[in-house]
Amino acid sequence: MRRGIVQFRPHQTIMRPEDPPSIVYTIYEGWAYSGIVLGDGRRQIVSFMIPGDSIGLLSLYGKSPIGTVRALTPTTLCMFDANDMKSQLIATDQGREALERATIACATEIAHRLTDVGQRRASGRVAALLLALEARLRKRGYSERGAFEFPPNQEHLADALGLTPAHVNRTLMQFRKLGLLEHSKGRMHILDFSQLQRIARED
Amino acid sequence: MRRGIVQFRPHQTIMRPEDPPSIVYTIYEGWAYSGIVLGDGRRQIVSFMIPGDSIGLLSLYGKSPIGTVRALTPTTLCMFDANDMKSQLIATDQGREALERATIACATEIAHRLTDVGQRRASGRVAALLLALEARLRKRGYSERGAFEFPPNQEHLADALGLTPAHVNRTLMQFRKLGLLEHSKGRMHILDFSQLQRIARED
DNA sequence: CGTTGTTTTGAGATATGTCAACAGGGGTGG
DNA sequence: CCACCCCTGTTGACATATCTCAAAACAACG
Repeated sequence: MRRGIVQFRPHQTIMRPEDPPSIVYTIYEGWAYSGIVLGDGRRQIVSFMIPGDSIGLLSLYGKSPIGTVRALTPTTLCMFDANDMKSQLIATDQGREALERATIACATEIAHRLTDVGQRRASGRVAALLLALEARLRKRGYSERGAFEFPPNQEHLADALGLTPAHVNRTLMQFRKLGLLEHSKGRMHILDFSQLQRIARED
Repeated sequence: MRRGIVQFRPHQTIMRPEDPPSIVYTIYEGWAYSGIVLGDGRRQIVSFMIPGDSIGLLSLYGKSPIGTVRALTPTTLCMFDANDMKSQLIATDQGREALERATIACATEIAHRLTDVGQRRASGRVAALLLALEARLRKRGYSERGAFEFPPNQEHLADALGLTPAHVNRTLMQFRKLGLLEHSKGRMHILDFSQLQRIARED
């Protein structure tokens, strides 16, 4: 079933909306992100993908991806043939459920991002995104007591949150001054979870 | 398989996140909407649902709905047992595909809403939402040359778009003055598609 | 005709955007 | 090892889209 291992460098495009839905990847190492690009260059980052996530889940449903998927860091992927993988998965109850779970988790996450962007002010959006990412990373063992690799730069965050890079910066700066987190050189360390949770809830 | 016909009045709750995933509805008549409610009363409307849409698709995957689903108008629903319906659907290729298509269409729509709210200014958001709804309504035969029943009030639109009702009003007002649409008493009439499309694209 | 909910409008406040300059770090080539 | 460059982060002054709050007009409805 596995078709091989592929590597991508930062910024490289892994999958496009116009690609045929013939391939699925699984992230072995590195981060990627999926974004919808508008005609004039604006883009909405719809999701960040971390090791263990699938890229091109929609291929399993015969659909091309919604957005463009690009590598955020040097990335190692396992490559599968969509048809092969699908028949493998739907052969067993476990497989079907795993696929369904992944699809739904993805949709749920997007709905929550929509809620963040639609209803929260800048500080709440940043806090909510960081907490959501930390939770996902922790489940997979990539976060140690709130400290983890965090490759997105402030422009990525801005595009994910519907903010401006400058404003993301001010917001992170403020969090740092309040002692809520440390952040430099691609590492994030969340110091005060409960305070960030409060901000995510109230702002 | 069908368990019965149910009716709901405006504002009534059809399904809650804490409900067990045992039921699926299909809208026979009327509109509903699904929204995520925050602790302090803010809410994000995630999707509007029109006749032909399913409510509680996630029940088929053993999951409770992401948000609260409420009736927007007097609504008539067909009610199904989730397990029965699932076994019916996955029995045939057609059924499986229909289910997958519905699930994916829903997720795709949410991703586009996220893009609207994250990247567009008020006029672009309103235009994009109206056009998306008109397209869905037209496919099902509920829009005649851009004219259709439109039950959401400006507060619903505001909650869907991450805007304030006052601002939705000003935006609609402006569209009307420009002759792009007519809108009163629960009816919408889109007069200038290409201009609205331009606004959706550029704003 | 009151009542209730929605739309419309205004004046003023503010969160966020814009733009531009500067700083720092890390790589690269000389 | 230095000089340079590029990318990202940081900061400031200023602009503005959108919000807030509140009042009034309007419409639907019993």
